[in-house]
Amino acid sequence: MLQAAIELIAEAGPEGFTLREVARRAGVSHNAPYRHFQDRAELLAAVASQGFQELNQSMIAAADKQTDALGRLRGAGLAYVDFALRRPEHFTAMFDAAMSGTSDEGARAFQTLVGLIEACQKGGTMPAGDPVQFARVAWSLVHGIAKLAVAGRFPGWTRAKVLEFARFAIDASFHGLIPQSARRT
Amino acid sequence: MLQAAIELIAEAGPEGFTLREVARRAGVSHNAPYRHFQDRAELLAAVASQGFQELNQSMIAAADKQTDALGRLRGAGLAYVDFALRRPEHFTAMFDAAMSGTSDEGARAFQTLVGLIEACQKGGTMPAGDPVQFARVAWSLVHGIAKLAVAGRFPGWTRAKVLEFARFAIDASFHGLIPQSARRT
DNA sequence: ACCTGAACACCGTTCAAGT
DNA sequence: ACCTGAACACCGTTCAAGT
Repeated sequence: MLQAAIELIAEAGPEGFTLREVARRAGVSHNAPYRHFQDRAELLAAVASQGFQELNQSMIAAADKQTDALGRLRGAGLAYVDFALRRPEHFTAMFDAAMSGTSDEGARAFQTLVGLIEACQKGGTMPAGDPVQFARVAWSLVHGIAKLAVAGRFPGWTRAKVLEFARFAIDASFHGLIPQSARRT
Repeated sequence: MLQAAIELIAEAGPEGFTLREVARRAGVSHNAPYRHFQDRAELLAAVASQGFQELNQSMIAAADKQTDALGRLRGAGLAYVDFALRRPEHFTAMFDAAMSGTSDEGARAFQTLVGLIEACQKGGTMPAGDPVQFARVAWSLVHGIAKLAVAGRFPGWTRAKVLEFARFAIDASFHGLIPQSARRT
């Protein structure tokens, strides 16, 4: 049932995601889903939770391909954007309001980010301060890139071009947009 | 008709946005909207276009309250986030895939951002390089913050707290996350 | 030209029966 | 316990009539 739901969301997106169609694919009556989930929202939440797991694994795998702390953080960020490009409908469902559930799989993915930030701080490549706050900044940046790309706001861009831009943006946030010559300190 | 649609989206969101309900509010038959718009998507596009106009005006007004180029850019960024918090459903509709229309009001809002970046470059508070690329970075950051906030990913945060975080994130992108001591150059 | 009501093929959700 | 078919109140969209 959950498997059928995951396949459907990949094809139809959250908009075309329909309880009756899920049931049809699972080969059961239009009504059977209610045995496993309370309503449409709960099934979508289960799909989203599975998506967060996959996102988290992708980020960890990408980070593990790098050696230095900063490279690991950048790798995870790129994996975040790449996930959104690979599974745009899934990604959309994961952040479709309504499911601000706290104890979810999304929090785990965020913790991965926090851990990567802390490693940078330990290595001295990121300043002291609340790692959670820094993680939110990093999250916001890659989330914005991912959302804009999925929404078609980078018209005509290939996957490679979006990822190239993401790398540029991440590095810009590392080094700052203001040039040295114009800094007060 | 468009007015009724704008009011409805504010109450129901893109999800609950219904052609029949719009018609009901406008006091016409469920079918009348088809006289003015080809289908549901076209009416939503009109709502989105109006939203981009308002967003653009808010950004310009916020920038004009500041004197220095960097402050103007930051002001516009904060206005972007604030708009999303004030009109979350409207904001969602504006970026609900499908409408990647090129010649739209959204491009104008983006041009406002590009202009603010160019002013920073002229003042020497931002390095030379394609201003469009820098504008995309700035856009991605505030868009990510706005989307995460609207999706309920900052649970329990007040409007003021989100804006405070947005200011922190914008300034971090100005100065860079990597501390001076760890820079190679 | 514009609006109307009926109709069609869909939804999510509920519920009384069936095994 | 689980599944089924019928039913209800909604959709978006189309279309033949009405003024």
